[in-house]
Amino acid sequence: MNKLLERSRELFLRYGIRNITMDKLSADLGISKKTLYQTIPNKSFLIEQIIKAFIKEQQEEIQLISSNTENAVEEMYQMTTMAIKHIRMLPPNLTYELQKYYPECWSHVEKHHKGFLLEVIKQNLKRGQEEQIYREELNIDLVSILYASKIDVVVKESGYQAMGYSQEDIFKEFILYHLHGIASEKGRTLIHNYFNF
Amino acid sequence: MNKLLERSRELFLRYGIRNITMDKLSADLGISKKTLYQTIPNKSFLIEQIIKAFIKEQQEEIQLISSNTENAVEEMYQMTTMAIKHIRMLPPNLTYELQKYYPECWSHVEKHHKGFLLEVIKQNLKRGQEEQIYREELNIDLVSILYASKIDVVVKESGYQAMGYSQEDIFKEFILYHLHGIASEKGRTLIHNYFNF
DNA sequence: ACACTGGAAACTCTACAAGGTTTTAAAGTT
DNA sequence: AACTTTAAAACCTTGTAGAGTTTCCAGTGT
Repeated sequence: MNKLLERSRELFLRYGIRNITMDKLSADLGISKKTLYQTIPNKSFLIEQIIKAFIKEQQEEIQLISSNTENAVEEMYQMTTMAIKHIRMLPPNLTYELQKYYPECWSHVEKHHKGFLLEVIKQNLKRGQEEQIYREELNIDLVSILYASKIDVVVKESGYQAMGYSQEDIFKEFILYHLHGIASEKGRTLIHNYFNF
Repeated sequence: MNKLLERSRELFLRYGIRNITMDKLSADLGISKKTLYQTIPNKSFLIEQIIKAFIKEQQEEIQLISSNTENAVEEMYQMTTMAIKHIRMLPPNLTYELQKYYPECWSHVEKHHKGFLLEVIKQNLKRGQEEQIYREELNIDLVSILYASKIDVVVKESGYQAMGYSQEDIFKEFILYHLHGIASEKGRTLIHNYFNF
């Protein structure tokens, strides 16, 4: 079962969900389709499990970053690095297929982005204010909502033209823009320390 | 028509061939399907054109490299760099889809690899021998065939497990292995100059 | 000899996309 | 204003691929 999740994730990532049929998957795993369907009820379920595991991993990683960083800007930097890593992992054809053929799963991912990540950003804003590296006047709730509303432009690519910029470029630009928007004088110098891409 | 080729290539690369339906394509281009089908007879034809253009670009790039390098090892190095760039461009889901749904096109690509690239390798071997940086005893025809037979292991990934190595890793390893296999003493030092990945 | 397990392969059924066709609507043209 | 052209948008048909199921069979244990 664990092996199944791991391997199928790998294959889906590499070749896309549609391209990996249940026949292929079972063949690859060296088991029959029958046995495969004794382990899981259907394909969607499998996808769901993979997504859930994926999200969980991200959450754990985020928790780890929160507790192991010196200040809010570094936290944000680490988060960005992590996020880029994750974006790299999810090729656009996959996100497309998820949206189209497994919308329930996709909404799960979106909920994750909107919910958990929103919370993370809020925490980061609070932390930054306490450390006096973010502007003290800023309204945490408002800014975090603005942030969250923009993040899925980055993820979704809003249509699919992006004028030749990679998702990664967009994300970097976005995060720097965000940080400059919220940093105090003291914070700005920190930004340059961490983000010299 | 040119616009069509460019844009569809882009979309196919990003989302996979199967995911971009003719409806979507025409919608994206802002034309009707009818008009689209006045420009091209069918989808396969479109794919073919894209592949042909793609191969042509590669050929031109190769010609350029041949004439603008100082010695055979540098030529090989440049070629490798180029090849990696091209490999990066073709995600595995695409090559998979080509093999499965457009085998004629794929065989075209294979012919390119086996034919034109074989020729290029031969030239490179000859050049290297003349420059005395490849071992003079080696049998050009034989080695080039061996090379060609291995290259599609790299491209095809022979099944699709590869023990966690990326296509790129495999390719680098392969090319270094190849070069060490054919270099003379003098050549070996050159290899280290160029390939310090 | 008989049950149990899981593999291979055949089978069903549905959904989706390719490739056309028809309808609508807007632009030029006389 | 009536007429023609053109293309977009909606609709239709057909083939096919793949999810999920079932059948049959071989190996293993009792």
